[in-house]
Amino acid sequence: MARKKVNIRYISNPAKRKATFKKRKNGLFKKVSEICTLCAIEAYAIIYSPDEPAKPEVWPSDQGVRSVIFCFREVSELEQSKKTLCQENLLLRNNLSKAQEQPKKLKNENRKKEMSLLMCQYFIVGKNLENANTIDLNDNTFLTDKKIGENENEIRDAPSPGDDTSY
Amino acid sequence: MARKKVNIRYISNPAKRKATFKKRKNGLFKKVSEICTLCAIEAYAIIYSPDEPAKPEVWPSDQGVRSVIFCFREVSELEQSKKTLCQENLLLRNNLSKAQEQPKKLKNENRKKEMSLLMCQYFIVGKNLENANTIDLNDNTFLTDKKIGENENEIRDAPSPGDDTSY
DNA sequence: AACTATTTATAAGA
DNA sequence: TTCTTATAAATAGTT
Repeated sequence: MARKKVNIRYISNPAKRKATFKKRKNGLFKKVSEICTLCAIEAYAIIYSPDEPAKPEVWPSDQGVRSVIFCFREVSELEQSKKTLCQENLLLRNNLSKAQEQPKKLKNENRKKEMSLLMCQYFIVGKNLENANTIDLNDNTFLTDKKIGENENEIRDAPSPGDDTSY
Repeated sequence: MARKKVNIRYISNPAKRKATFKKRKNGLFKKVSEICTLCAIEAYAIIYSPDEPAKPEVWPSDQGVRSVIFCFREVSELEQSKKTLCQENLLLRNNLSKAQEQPKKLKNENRKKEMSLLMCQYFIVGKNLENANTIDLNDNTFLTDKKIGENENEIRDAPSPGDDTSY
């Protein structure tokens, strides 16, 4: 903007371009600092030099502020990973609630079978034991495993008819 | 910078300050866009207006880039929420694998009880039915519910001894 | 918001 | 590269 009017378009001459970049970068940072002082506001400028595309030059330049300003990739990566995590989270919640539903059904099944088994055993003991001594009760208790003893608690805790603990 | 040289210090007159802010903000954004075009680089400017301290004005202003530039709080919030999500996901994974373990045990229990019940029933039918006609077989099937029919498949599918489907 | 006197930024040259 | 300087651009105060 001096000696000659320049059109605002890419400067193909590398030396010219570099010179212009340096001058205008300084001018820009000066303007940023001026508006900050004049108006008591916060303002930042980030410039990606053509030479160092990984390390943007920023204003203000102190270390504290440097970490404040993030380049596009960092932020968008962060956002992307957050999105992914959210979706994953949703999926995990779904799977968890499904997985938590299953045991309820299975426990209920278990309880029903337990009841049937108990009644079968009582029937065998009450009606059959006296007539046929060939039945090995120990074998029968082996079949039912120790689970019956354990599950009695579950059955009592379940909303079953009556609080009678003597059956 | 015209009509009178101004010292770069806070403008205490609110009207003057606001006017200067508006003019210089536009000038600054223009400069940013110019250096971008002239040197084919990326550059951003962020200005926190005194009126809207929560919403910084940025250049470039299109929506895509707007989200690119984050103030410190936004980035740290994003990072924080990412951390939280990671921990939450870890917890969900743990709970899920625990919840997925439970059904295996319950299914195994079911299978054992099923076997016991079947053997009990066969015993009753085989040894007892002919002597005592007082037993109501329908009652017994009521007790065992339809689950036996359903669970036969599970038992067959389980690694049980033999593929005999005729029991 | 528009004007314009003046300052400031800067393109080209040394 | 840095310095110089003619000129373009920005803008402070005014309308």
